[in-house]
Amino acid sequence: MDGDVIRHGSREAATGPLHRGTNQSGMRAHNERLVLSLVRQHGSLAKSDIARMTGLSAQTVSVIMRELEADGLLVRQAPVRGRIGQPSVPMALDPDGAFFIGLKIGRRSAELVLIDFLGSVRSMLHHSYRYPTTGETVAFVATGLKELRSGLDARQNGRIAGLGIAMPFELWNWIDAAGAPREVMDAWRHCDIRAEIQALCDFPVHLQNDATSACGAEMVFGQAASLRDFVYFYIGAFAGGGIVLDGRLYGGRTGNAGALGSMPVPGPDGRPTQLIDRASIAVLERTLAARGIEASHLWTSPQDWGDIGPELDAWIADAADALAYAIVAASSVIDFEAAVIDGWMPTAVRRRLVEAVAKAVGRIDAEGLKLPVVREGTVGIHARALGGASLPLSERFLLGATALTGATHMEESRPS
Amino acid sequence: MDGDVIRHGSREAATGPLHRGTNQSGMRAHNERLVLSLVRQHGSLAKSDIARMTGLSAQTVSVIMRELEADGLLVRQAPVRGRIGQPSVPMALDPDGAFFIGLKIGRRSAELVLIDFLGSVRSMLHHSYRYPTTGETVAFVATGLKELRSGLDARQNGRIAGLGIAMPFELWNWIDAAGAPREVMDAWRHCDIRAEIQALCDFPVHLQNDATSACGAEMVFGQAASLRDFVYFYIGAFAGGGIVLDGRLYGGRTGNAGALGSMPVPGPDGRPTQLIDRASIAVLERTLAARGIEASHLWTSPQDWGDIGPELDAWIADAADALAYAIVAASSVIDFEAAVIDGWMPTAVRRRLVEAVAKAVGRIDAEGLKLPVVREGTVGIHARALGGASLPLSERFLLGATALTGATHMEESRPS
DNA sequence: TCAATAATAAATAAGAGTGATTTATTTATT
DNA sequence: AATAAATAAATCACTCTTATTTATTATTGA
Repeated sequence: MDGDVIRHGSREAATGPLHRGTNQSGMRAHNERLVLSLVRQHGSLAKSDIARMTGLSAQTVSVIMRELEADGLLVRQAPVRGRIGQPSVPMALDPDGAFFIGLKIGRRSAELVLIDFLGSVRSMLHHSYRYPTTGETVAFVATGLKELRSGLDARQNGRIAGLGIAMPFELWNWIDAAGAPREVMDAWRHCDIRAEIQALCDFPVHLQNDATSACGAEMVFGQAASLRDFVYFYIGAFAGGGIVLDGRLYGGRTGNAGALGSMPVPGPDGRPTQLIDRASIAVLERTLAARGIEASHLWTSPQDWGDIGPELDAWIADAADALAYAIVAASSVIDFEAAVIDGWMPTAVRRRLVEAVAKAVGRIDAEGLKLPVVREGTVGIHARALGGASLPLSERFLLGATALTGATHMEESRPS
Repeated sequence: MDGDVIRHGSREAATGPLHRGTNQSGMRAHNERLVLSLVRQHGSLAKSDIARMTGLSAQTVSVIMRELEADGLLVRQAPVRGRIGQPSVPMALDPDGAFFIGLKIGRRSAELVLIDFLGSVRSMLHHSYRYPTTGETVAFVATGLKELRSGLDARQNGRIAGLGIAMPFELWNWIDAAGAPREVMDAWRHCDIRAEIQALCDFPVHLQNDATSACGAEMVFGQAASLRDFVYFYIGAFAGGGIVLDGRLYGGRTGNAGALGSMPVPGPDGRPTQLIDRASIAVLERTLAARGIEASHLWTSPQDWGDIGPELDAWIADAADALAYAIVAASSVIDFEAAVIDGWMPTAVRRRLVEAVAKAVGRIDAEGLKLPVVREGTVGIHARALGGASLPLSERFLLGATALTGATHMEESRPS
């Protein structure tokens, strides 16, 4: 039918906070998402592969995938010959199948990113400030959206599936630390930023914790896709985290799951402190500032910090100890398969940090636990913005999705 | 049709470790479990209530509930008059709808319990020992099963839906601490106790971590049913825990989620130790033994410890501090709604402990977190055995169930 | 070596079966 | 008369089963 338009909105009222019954359209929706999730995970799959993997009949898979192809979400690739029997026709995601926009609102800058159905970045915009304000942010999004959309043709524009905002939990509680006036802080507290941005868009707008979003990006676009569950740390100006359970991003009832920055860890004097006070880039900046070293390039040049010297070594050592402790504590709550660490830092620093964490984990008493492997993140500095964009992607097209994440978006009723 | 027999076995091969498609029978199964879960949670509900709550059509609910009634799982109660319109007929769980057996294997004793569909204990058997052995345990179950079943008539006997074993994770790693010979330890390591007991039963046998099981009992039978998620501590000879997420018991990929006894907490000298070293009854026993006080009644008389004196006060204070710390750490991983504490102790001690924990939580820096309320468990000392029995109940009749818990049971193919 | 045939696997059309929904009706109450 | 619960009958959507078509490789026999 009309493969040129993506319809927004939920299939049902979805009012119930708890338990919903299932019907046929729910069943079909589930199976469609399952197919898309598997194709995304494996790059491309033939209908017969999907049938084997899902336990669905070949005919059912045939019907579903033909429809997804007609909808412009899947494209058939060159038949694979060389095996007995009719050659199989692998099907892959159509990069132009859908587009998603991610917005990261951070302490020093905002980012707006447009990605395609494969997660490739089509364009990206930056906006720097000393501290974020609601008005400026909305204005940035308004002009930014126009610019992003101008790079898409009419068909592509019609296939934007949503926008996701990645923003720190209760931004207003730390904004003053950035030297912002009190009014600015209060403006954030009382502003429904999601609604403001929703007013600029004809597609659904979602909002989620920034570190949880980064975790979502790692799950959907990163190499962590093969992991069933992992705990994720994003080390930015502050430290935050995310949780993936059974292939689903778990945002938590209040949207504050994975608040790993607030994890109590032993402090320098033996008394407990919070992870954020030992493993955040703000700590490194403060150390450098105390030595009289100008450190603004930590924020402006995350790909290359240049030569920092012994302060960096000390920071890595201390942050790694704290992270290791947090990983063990988290593993006693959930038996994670892996701990993934990423952040606003050069990849070389990230690698050193992860190596140090892996060593430090081994020094902690973990009797009775099966410790997760410690891994580097694979998405990198833009994980939060990409994670924002991954929100509508997960919500619409992937299994499990963000039903439990506390993510919110505006409901529309389906046309017809 | 045949409402006198409970059929065991899964609807499909269920081989796939990851992603399965859904079909109509899966849809119906889901909706049936949903109905049973809601009725259990609310005591009794009319068909029209269920329709409103689930979003299913009245007709669908009518069909499903009539079938559940014919299957002997639901019973209709007295019509409710006094409101406009036809009186509604509430339906409740039939106590004789199904029976479940729970087996707890502990450090000093085993328990076997038979419960009905409502969770009421129909009979209970104890077996004490200095340390558990595989042979003695199987023999206890063999004779115990006969005894339990002899109290049921033929129809009831046919409606036993399963047996759940609640046993410490890797029992053999701490059995020697109980003074057991090495052979006994190795026997547990190499024995598939689930299979041994399965051989005695014509219904499925499940196995799960004992503290996770206790948590399941609290979720299914306790007053925590209204909570969407909580973290649970069971303070026995050792300390363990369980996790409930979105109404589901989360056992974890390896079955070791909620290993809260291994949570690192600050030790007396400031250096980290494990929760189990501060908040377990073994610690209290050791303290008493060091004072020359005979303390075996801690194990044998959990309803009443008599007068212990200042050692108990000190233990409560220290255990509460450690538990508070663990609760805050757990809350930075998952934004739990509540922390529930239960254990092998008199209710008066439990109350004092919980009060002390609630106070201690307030003394910990928890910026950036929304702390859970601290609550007493409502199931009590037999939570582990009851939790074992709750396993087949959840598995067969409740939503979400234990698909993620690492619980295992034998598959049978459905007849015809 | 080359054609003919067998075996295998992918894909799908047609029809059957299942379960939820819609619509209309009955019943019991205020 | 209005309202609400309950359900029968008809309809609709989706998956499953069965049978068929198609494309390929493997095997056989001259």
